[in-house]
Amino acid sequence: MSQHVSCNDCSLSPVCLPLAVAPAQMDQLDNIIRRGRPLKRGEHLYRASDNFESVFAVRSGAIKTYVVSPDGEEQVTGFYMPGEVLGMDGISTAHHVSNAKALETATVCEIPFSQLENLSQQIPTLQHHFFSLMSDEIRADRELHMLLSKKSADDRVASLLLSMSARHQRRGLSSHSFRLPMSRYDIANYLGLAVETVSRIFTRFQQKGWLEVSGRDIEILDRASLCGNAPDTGTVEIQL
Amino acid sequence: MSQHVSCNDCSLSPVCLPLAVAPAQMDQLDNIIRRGRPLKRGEHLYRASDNFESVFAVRSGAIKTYVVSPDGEEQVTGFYMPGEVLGMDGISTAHHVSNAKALETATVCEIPFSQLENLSQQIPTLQHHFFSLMSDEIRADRELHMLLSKKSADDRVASLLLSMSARHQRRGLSSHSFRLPMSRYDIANYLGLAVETVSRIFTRFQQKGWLEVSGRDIEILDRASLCGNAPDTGTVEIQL
DNA sequence: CGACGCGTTGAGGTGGGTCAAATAAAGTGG
DNA sequence: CCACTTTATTTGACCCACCTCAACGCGTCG
Repeated sequence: MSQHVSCNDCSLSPVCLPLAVAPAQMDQLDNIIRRGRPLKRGEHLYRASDNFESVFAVRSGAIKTYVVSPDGEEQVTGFYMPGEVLGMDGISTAHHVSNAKALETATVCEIPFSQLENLSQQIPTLQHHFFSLMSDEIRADRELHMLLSKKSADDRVASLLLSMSARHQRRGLSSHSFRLPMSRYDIANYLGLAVETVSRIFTRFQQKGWLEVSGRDIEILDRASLCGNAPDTGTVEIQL
Repeated sequence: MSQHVSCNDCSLSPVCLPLAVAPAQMDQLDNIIRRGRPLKRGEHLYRASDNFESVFAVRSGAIKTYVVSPDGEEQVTGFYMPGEVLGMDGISTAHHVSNAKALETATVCEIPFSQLENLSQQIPTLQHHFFSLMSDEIRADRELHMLLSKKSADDRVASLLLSMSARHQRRGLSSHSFRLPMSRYDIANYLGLAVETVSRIFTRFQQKGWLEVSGRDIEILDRASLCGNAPDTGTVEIQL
């Protein structure tokens, strides 16, 4: 079993880290990356208070991140799909500040951060790409800020669906038909809504003929109407 | 008029960029930093769609950042106080994605980003510090996410006050008595509330004896009760 | 089969929004 | 420094989007 797939052979390389590295230097990046065993659904990739040592790129499956407040309530802070990088919020604290849990069977590439920093000293484009990745995350959070503070429940759900659609498309998959990796509970929690509200909105969107919903399987029938709900035109890029 | 204050002489250096740079290399950092003329209240430091060339450290005064959605509504995304760095959300796009506007007369240090990247290649601690800064921003956004998605209006306002208090303290100023640089409108917008709600909460907190409020002047009388409202215990660090 | 997790649906309550209007504060031109 | 406009802030009355509570259907797994 070739758990050691090189970045060169990985179908995600155009949307993942390697896009910042010239072929000649690919081996250097490849050498510091660790490919671990697959995570089973529900397994943790890391937990808050674990030492921060690495960031992770999702290879397959899906991961959710969440924080738990002192009074024990959970806040889902993001969903990470193949080609996306997570764990960057722990850099400044030496320990992770959130938890990361597999939503379904998932494989990840582990990138030891101190080695990545070293490599970034040698490969300026890699340094720049990492700054960009973090910048993207900040920008996505700004979008989310507006979504949570100004938009209706309908807008929030529409926006999430369009985001998932865009991220599928980025990987070369269908943008109109896909399966959500997360539960209604996670969606609601992430968007600051009650589960019941999310469920009702799904049925309403379906009644309006905008979606075909069957459990977690989604088919987008009328993207324009969904966009009308979501603030962002066309290229919704909420990276969450 | 010595608009060119060196980082060495700046009272903010322990909380700003220089903390990551050894004295021997301070000059290199100092040389790439540009000190501009002061901004007047209401003036823009940059606007969305301006080319992204620099990040900025606030030297005095206060700056707010905001985005404007396609349908014209404004979302305040952050408040930046002396010693804090803003503009990092533009790195990946080559243009700024938000607007930055002075809330009161303010001076900033401009740090051309490409030169900062070059310097980071030579000074590993500087590279690390910048990663940390961005990581902090992401972490703060996570906190804000929970605030907006799970917490009551009271909690949100309390949390903002405690955050402002903590940031004053970090600069060696009073943590219990300070002046808010932003309007009620900005607070409400940032926290996803109506102005009226914010105003009512201020009066209510005052009635309970938790605060002394006079316009934008705040005195914190009962921190414990405020913390009880805000989820975060003690060291509230919401960096926003 | 029974139990548990997940999703949906209905009925009813409320935190915080909206609208309206008064008051205070800040700017502006003379 | 004053009258005058504009912009903040506060307060009150009313209402609605979304939450809560409760019940039910449906897989699936021991």
